[in-house]
Amino acid sequence: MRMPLHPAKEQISLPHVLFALSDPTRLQIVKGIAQHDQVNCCDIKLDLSKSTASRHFKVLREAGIIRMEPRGVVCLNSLRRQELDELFPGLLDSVLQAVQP
Amino acid sequence: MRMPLHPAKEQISLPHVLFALSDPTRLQIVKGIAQHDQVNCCDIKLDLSKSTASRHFKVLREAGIIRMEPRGVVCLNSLRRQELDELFPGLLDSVLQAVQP
DNA sequence: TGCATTGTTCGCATATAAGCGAACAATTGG
DNA sequence: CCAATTGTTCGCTTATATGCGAACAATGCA
Repeated sequence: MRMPLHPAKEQISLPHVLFALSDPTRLQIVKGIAQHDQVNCCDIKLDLSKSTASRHFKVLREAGIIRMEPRGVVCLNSLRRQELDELFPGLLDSVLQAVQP
Repeated sequence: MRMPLHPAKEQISLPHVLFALSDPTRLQIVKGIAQHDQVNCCDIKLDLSKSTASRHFKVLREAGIIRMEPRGVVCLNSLRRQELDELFPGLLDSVLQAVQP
C-alpha cells in the first residue's frame, strides 16, 4: 500500500464534502466506517469492481471525509470526525442519521 | 410562469439533496433564500446566463430543497424547511451554518 | 525467494453535469 | 392588443463522473 494523500483541514471544502456524500455507494461506505470504525476496504461489501470501489474510497479521502492508514497489506479507514465537526458542526451526524439503515 | 413540478416529500432522497447542495452556486442560492425568504430568482445575483441560473433552480427544486410559487411574472422561492427537517433532521441547518458568509 | 492478498492506476467507454444563446411561454401594464 | 419582463426549454459544446478489466506496487507468509 502506498501512502495515500489527505487534504489538510483548511483545504476541506463544503461543496466537495457534500459531493462526496451525494453518492449512495459512498454513503454506504461512510456508514460502514462510522459503525465499525477502523475497517479495511474489503470489509464493506459493494457490488462493484475493486477498481471502482477504490475510486469511491479515493473520492471520500480527497474530500477529507475519511482517513486511510496503511496497515500491512490492508488499510484501515476511519472518519475524520473531529475535523469535520469543527469545520461543519452537525453535518456528518445529520447525514449519518439520515442514511437509510 | 408555468407551474413547476415539486417532488412529494416521500420522493426526496438524501443523495439527491446532497448532490444539489454540492455546487457553490446552488449553495449561494439556498443561502440567499434562507436569509430573505420568499425571493424571486433574479433577486439573487449570479454571474451566469439566465438559462444556467434557471437550471440551478431546477436542480434545487427537483431535489426537494426549494419551493417555487408563480406570482404573476415572477416566482417566489422558499425553502422546504419543515419537510427537510423531518426527513433529515439538522442537515439543512448544518449546511446553512457551514456556508461561508 | 516466490506467491497470494490488497489496493492503486491506466485506458477506455458511456453517462451526466454545466455552460451558453436563441426561441418560446406566461403574465403585467400601457 | 402589444410590448416588456421573467423564467423555461432546446440544441449544442465541453468537462467531469462512473463503470470495467488489465497491469502494477507493496506487504506478509510459506
